[in-house]
Amino acid sequence: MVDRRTLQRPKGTRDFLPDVMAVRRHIERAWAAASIRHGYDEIDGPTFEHLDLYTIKSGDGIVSELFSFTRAGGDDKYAMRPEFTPTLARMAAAQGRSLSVPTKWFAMPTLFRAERPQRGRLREHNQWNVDCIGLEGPEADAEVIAVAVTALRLLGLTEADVRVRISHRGAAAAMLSSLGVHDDAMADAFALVDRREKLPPDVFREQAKATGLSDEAVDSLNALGGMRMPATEPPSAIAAALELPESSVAALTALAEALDQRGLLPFCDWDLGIVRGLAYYTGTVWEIHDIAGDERAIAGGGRYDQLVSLFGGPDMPACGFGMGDVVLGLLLQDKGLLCEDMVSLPRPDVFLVSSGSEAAEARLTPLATQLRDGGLHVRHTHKATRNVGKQLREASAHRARNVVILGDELTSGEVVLKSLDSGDQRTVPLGDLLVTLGRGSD
RNA sequence: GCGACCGUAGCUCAGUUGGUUAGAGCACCUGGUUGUGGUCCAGGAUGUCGCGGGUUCGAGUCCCGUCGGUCGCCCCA
Repeated sequence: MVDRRTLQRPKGTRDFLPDVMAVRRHIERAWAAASIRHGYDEIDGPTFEHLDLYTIKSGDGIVSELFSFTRAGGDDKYAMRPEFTPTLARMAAAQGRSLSVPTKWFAMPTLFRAERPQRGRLREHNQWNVDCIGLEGPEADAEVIAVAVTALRLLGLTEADVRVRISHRGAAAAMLSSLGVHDDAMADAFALVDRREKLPPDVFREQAKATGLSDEAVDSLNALGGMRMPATEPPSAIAAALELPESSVAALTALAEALDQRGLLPFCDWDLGIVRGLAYYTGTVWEIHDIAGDERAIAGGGRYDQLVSLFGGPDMPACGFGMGDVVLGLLLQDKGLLCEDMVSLPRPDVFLVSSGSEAAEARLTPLATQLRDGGLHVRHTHKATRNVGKQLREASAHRARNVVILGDELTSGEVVLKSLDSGDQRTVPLGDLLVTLGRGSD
C-alpha cells in the first residue's frame, strides 16, 4: 500500500487542472505580448544550477531556503533555481564583450524556494523576468516599467487598481546624507527605512537611535521613509517637503521625464520608503502594489549596474524586474478579471452527434478526422449513449460553438448544422461542411 | 526555525452543555424526453467525521500527539 502522504501534493505546490491552467496561460500570454512589443527576446536556462551560483549575490544565508541536492553517488551540490537573475547574469557574462548593446531579454521561469507557504508565496511559482542590459540612464528604467505596466493593462488592470512605487537609491542616499546620516550608517538606515512600516513607531525610533542617529536624524529618516506622493507631482516637491536642495532629487526628475513620455506618470507614485533587498540595487528601485497595499508586491525591480561583472562578465549597466504569478493571480481574482469571458478554455468549433444509425456510426470518425485535418477543434461523445438530447447537453457543457448531427439526412448526403449560441439550425451537404465551418459559421 | 487558527461527501459547509441510524446546497448519475442543449421536475449514489492514542456507559463534539491546510513572524532573490 502506498503511503497516504506520497499521494498528496507536496507542500506549497499547485496542480494545474484545465481551468487553472487556462488562467496561467492567460497571464503568460500577457507577459509575452508586453515583452515582445517592447522588443525583448525570450530566453530560458536550466531549472537547477550549481548551489554556489546562488551564494555569489545573496551570501550563504540563502542556502537554508533552497531546495538543494547532490546526484546519487556524486559530490557536486546543485540547487533548484530560487530566482532567475543569477542564471541571467551567468548567461550574459558568458557572452562577454560580444553581448550586443542593448541586450533585451525576458523569461518566464518556474522558481523554487523551501519556505513555509503563505498568502502570495508558494514553494513553486512562475515569475516573469525582464532585463535590459547595456543601457545607462532613466530611459531604460522607464522602459522596463512600461513593459510591466503594459502587461498589467493587458490583463485589465488600471491606475485605479495598481500603483508603481518608485524610489532611487542614489537620491535617497543623498537625502539621508544631507539629513545627517553618515556613510558608514547608510546601510543600516536603508534597512530601517525598509522595515519602517512593519515596526511600531517607538521600536523604530529605538532601533534607529541604536545605529547612532540623533533625534533629528531619526525624525528625518522617518519623514523620508513616509514620503509618498503621486508621480504627477514633480520630484522637487519631495525635496521641498524635506527642506532639501532640488539637486538631491535630480535622478528622479530625469526619470519623471522618461516616464511622462511613455504616459506612465498616472500609474506611478514617488515612494522613498521603497528600498528592496539591500544587496545589489544601484539606482532606481520600484515595486508594483495593489492600490490598497493589502497584498505583497506584484512586481519588484530596479537598476543593478554591477550584476554582470559580479558574475564574471564585463562592466555593463543593467536594469529589470520580476513579477510573480501568485500575487498577480490573487489580485486578478479579487478584481473579477478572471471570469469566463476573459479566461477560457478553447471552445470546440464543432461537436459531432451521431443519431446511432449504422450510417451515422460509420461516418462519425472519418468526418471528425477530415474536419480536424482542416484545422478545426472537433469533439464528440465518448459515452455509449446515442440519445441526441444527451449529446447536445454534453456539447453545451464543452461550450461547443456548433453541433453537427449525423442522422437520417445522410441518405441524401446531408447533415444538420446547429449553432449552440443562437439555436439556429439548417441542413447542409457533407461536402460543404468544412468550408462552412471554416468560415467561422455561427 | 517560531506562533495562531482550521481539518465532516468530489466542492462549499451545518451538526445544540458529549447521546441512538451524520445532514444540506452545488456538482455527478438516472428518468420525465428511443432526433434537439442551457431552464424545470422527480429519483439515485456518495463518508476511515485527516490519522493515532486517551477520557467516558457513550466522542464528529473533550484532552494529548501526529499529518495536512490557511494566515502571520523570520526571510524575501
